[in-house]
Amino acid sequence: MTRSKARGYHHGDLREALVASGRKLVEEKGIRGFTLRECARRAEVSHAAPAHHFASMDDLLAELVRRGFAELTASMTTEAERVAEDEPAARLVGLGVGYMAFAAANPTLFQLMFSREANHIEAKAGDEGAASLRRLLAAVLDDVLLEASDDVRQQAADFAWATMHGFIILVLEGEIGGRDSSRALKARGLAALAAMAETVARFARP
Amino acid sequence: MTRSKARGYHHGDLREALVASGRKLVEEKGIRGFTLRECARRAEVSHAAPAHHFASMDDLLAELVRRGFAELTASMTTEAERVAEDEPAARLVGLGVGYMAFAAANPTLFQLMFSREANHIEAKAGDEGAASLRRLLAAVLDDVLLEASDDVRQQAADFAWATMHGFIILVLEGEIGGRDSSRALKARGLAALAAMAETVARFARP
DNA sequence: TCGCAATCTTGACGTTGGAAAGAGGCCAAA
DNA sequence: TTTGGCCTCTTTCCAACGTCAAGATTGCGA
Repeated sequence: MTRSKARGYHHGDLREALVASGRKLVEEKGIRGFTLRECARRAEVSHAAPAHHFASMDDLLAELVRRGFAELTASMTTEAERVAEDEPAARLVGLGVGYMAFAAANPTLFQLMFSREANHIEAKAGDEGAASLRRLLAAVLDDVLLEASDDVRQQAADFAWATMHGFIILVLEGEIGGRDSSRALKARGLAALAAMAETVARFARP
Repeated sequence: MTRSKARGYHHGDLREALVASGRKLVEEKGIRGFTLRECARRAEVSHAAPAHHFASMDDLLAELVRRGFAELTASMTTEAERVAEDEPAARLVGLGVGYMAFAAANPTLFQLMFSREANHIEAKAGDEGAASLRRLLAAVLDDVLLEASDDVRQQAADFAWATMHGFIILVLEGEIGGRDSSRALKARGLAALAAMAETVARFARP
C-alpha cells in the first residue's frame, strides 16, 4: 500500500493510516500530547479529513484501545502456548510474560487502555477486550485450581491480574527498577510472576 | 480565610485556592479535561493570574501530585498504626488498606500520580513522594522478613507494591468488581491483601 | 455516460495555554 | 507620612486545538 507522493484527491485507506499514525503519536507525545490534527498531518491529509472516519478524537482513541486489547490477549496467548499443557502454573506465568511484554512494547497505549479517561470515553470499547482477557485468564486458572469454589476462582483471578498489572505499571512508571538493566528487570518480573503462580496454586488446596 | 465577594485587586491566597480548585477539577473532569483557565475561573480570577504562582499547567499538576503522595503515605501510616507492633503481617495489610483507601477517595489524582504523563512532566515531583512511600513499605516489610537477603527484600517489596497497586487500579478501572457492592469489593481487596501478606511471609523462610 | 454519494479541503468559531504589557495595591525605606 | 519599588492581577494578543459547515473532487453504480 506504499502510497507514493502522487496520490489523488482521495487517500485510499485513510482510516488505517490514521490508526497507524495515531498509534505512533500516542507513544511519542503521550496521552495529553495526542492531537487529531497532528495525526492528520502525518497521514498527509487536511485537518478535517479524519471526521469522515472517526466521529471524534475519542473515537479514534477508542479504536486504538480496541486493537490494543486484541494484541494484548494475543501476546498472552502466544506466550502461554509456549508452555506444555500439563504445566498449568507455568502457563499462568506465561500469561503474565505476554501481558508484560505487550505493556513494555506499548507503554502509553497500555496506560490509555487502563486509564480512567478511556473508561468513560469509549464506554464499551475496552469492555469486550477486557472480557476476552478475563476469559483467557479464567481458562488457564481453571487448570491450576481444578475443583475450587467460585469464590476461590474469583480471588485467584483478582490476585493474578492485580499482580501482573501492578508490577508492569510500576515498572513503566519507573517506580520499580528505575536504573536496572533490562535483564535484571525481567528477572524481577519473573520472580513476581513465580510468587504469584505459587500463591494461586496454594489457593487450590487450603 | 473565607474570602467574601468583596476582595480587592489581590486575592490573598491564590496559590492555595488554585490547588484546591485544581484538585476538585481533576476529579470532576479527568486528566484530559483539566483546564488551567477553568481553575482560575473557579478561584474567581483572570485566566493569566495562575502564571504568577505556577509556571505552567504542568507545574500546578506537579504540586497536586506532590501533595497526593504526601497524603497517600499518611493514609498508609494511619492504617498501619491501627495494628499492634507485634503483628507485622497485619501491619502490611494495613499499609495496603491505607493505599487503597486513598486511591478510592481520589481516583483521578491517584491515576495522575502514577501516569506516564506525570513521570515525564514533573520529573522529580513524584520521586520524593514515591521514595518515602518506598521507605515506609521497606520498614514494615523488615519486621516481616527479619533477616532476609537484600534480593529477597527487593522481591518482597516489588510483590507487595505490585499487588496492592494492581488491585486498586483494576477496581478503579471497573475491571474488577464492576457491579459489586462496596462491601463486597472491600472483601475482595482484603482477600487479595491477605494473600499478598501470606506470600511475603513465605519469602522469609524459603 | 452520467449523477450521486463518499471523500477530502477550506474556512470559520469558540476554547485552550502561554507571552507581553499595563494597572493596582502592599510594604519597607526615607 | 510619603514615596518608590515590587509583587499580584488584568487585559490583550497569539498560535494551536477540536469541531462544524460548505464547497471541491473523485470513484462507482445505474
